[in-house]
Amino acid sequence: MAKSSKKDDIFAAALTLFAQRGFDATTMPMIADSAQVGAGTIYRYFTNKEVLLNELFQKSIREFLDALKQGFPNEPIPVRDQFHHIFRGLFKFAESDPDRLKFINSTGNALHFHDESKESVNEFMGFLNECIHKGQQQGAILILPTEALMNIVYGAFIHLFEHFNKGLLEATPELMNQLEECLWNAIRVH
Amino acid sequence: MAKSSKKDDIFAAALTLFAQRGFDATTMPMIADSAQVGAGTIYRYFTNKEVLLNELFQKSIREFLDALKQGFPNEPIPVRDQFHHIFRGLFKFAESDPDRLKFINSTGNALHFHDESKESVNEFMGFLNECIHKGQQQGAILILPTEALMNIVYGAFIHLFEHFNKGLLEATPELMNQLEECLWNAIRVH
Amino acid sequence: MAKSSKKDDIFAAALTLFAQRGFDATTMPMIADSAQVGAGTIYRYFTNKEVLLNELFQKSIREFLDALKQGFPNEPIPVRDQFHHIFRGLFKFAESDPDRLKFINSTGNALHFHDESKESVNEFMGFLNECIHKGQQQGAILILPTEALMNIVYGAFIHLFEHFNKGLLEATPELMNQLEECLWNAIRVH
Amino acid sequence: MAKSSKKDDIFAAALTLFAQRGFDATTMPMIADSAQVGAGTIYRYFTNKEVLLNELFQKSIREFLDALKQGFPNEPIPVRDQFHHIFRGLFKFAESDPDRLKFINSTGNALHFHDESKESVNEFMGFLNECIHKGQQQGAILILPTEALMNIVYGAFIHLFEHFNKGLLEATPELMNQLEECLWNAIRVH
DNA sequence: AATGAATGAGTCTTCATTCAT
DNA sequence: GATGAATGAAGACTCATTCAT
Repeated sequence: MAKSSKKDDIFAAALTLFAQRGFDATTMPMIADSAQVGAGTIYRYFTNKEVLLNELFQKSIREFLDALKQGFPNEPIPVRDQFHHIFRGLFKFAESDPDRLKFINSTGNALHFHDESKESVNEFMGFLNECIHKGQQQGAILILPTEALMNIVYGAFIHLFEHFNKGLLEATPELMNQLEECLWNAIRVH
Repeated sequence: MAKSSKKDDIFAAALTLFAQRGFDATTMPMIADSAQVGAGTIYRYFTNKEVLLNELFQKSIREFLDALKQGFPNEPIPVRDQFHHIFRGLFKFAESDPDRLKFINSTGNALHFHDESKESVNEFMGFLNECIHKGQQQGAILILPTEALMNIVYGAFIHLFEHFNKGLLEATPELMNQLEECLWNAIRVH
Repeated sequence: MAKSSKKDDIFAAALTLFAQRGFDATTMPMIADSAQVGAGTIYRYFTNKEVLLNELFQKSIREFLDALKQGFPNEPIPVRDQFHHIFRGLFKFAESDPDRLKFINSTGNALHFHDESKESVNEFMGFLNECIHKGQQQGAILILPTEALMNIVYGAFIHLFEHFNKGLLEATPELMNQLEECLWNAIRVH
Repeated sequence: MAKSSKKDDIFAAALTLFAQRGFDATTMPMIADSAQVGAGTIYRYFTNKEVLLNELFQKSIREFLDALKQGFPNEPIPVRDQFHHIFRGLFKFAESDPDRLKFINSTGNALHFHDESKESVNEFMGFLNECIHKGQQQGAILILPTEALMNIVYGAFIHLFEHFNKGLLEATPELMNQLEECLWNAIRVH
């Protein structure tokens, strides 16, 4: 039904290629081929390659943030449950399209980021920081710089998922429960 | 005395540029300029750009491993002390040259890795896995796949250090102690 | 109408330059300028410079062979008349585009020949050998290795034509008749 | 005894490489390696690569001419005997070092020739022309432009010898006699 | 709107030549 | 005199971008 628009095709193709090859090693013709459009067509939707990267990044991280906020309880719930919610949210998003997570976390892209992309990173990180901050206020999470705690959880998660994604380890429900507990133990008050 | 050889100058220049710009966005003239050598000189020491990347990577990760093993007690010591040793080793190495750690963990490079480089990654990860495995045998570390635990610690550390490196947070001795405790809590038996 | 295609323009420019300067002394920008196309355009039609050389060579020698076979009588005619036919064919081809003959006989190219090009040389020489062989069977041509006789005629012709081409001698009809007779005398039975 | 001087070593190495690879495809380091001297040493004897080429060419063609004139009877002998002398001289020279003949006749070199080299070619060709001219005066050789006849003989010979040199045909004494006769028939008065 | 042939600026890499030892 | 490490100018080739169709 939903006829995929050319623009979406380009987004999808670019996402996969940027994730797997990086920005510089991905050529516009590659994207065009993969998206089944002419090379010139990309320029009807994006001013240039860098703009494509930035729009794609902002879209992706926005979707990431939406996915995390999705069904996030506004009402106060135990911090541990919030953490559960976020951890599963991260995982569900990562599973839904591993390339999207990989793309978002590709360090090589930062060189080409416009201010707006940097801002969207801040917004994303701000959300995670805020969650941690609330947990701290409730006395459940250690009183350490929120960004430090956030990077522990996020950094650990990214590396873990990359490992799963390579097929080196299977993300069974049981293992996921255990890993969630590990990360919770890292930041909770003992 | 310590006449820095051209090859070392090239290594140093390439390390910084690869770390900060990535492989593809770094041009050979950039490296030559930064190393204060002619562009052609690089090719006296390295067959091509990719070989330079791989030699640099293998050298860097070998130094990393050496730094971690450096003074690593052969005799059985409490696992917690081993963990302390490794965590401090990671940090000391990272501090000694932040670009070196960033370069080693640049995801974008993998596309250009030769088998030998992949092997050196395995060797490095193997060491960390082994440490975790010993801790498990002593009953101090959770019985989960060692690679999962390793990625938690390593991934968290990398992201943490990157944050420090950006100057967003200061790595005070006290904070480092606390973060070390966090990561230990993530993997220890409770 | 006869819109000369870019590929043909490139072929024509490369032919002249390769003939007059040789493969190595001809740069791709030279070819591009001469063909009035962008340097990158050449690569849309030819994988690289060597492929351009080989395609051009095979095309040229095929045209040469076609020119010689053109109107070549299938029915048995006197060997002397066959010789006449070939000699004039050589000359007509050479005259039609002196660079083409020079290019075909540039010794320097052989270093860069692919197997297919070597094969096309064999095919061409095979035709000339066959002609000589038939003449031998009819008792008109000396019983010597055909390749030796062929090299006499062909080598003499190439040097002769090169001399004409330099403008050092004019190829009058009368002279051509006489030279044809000379070469015939070289290989005929006396 | 005759300690080969560096200069001679360089000449010898360059001769082989220029003959087999051509001027442009031969690098100075190649020549240096082959001559077992340092790359810089070449420049002590030759201003640059082109000068090396020209000096080598002039030396080679002078040797060629000397070889042909060597023992050439000043006194009037039958033209046929003169022809025999020259034909054998060509062959002996070619056999003594096939690369030398190949080098002399490499068409690709002409692009880099200085006037002096062109002059030495003229001198060489002049000698052959003169021989033919004398034969014409004696009524033994056809009255055609001497350069045409010369190119027939010389061009045929070069191609023949190249064929021998490739090992495609063996230059037996008998065959040589026959080929000499062929070429003589090409230019003699019948 | 869509295409893809064409472009040329920019990259990697080679190699003639220099010069400090 | 001899060397070979060092240089940088020049060439092959790629690819982001344009534009005629």
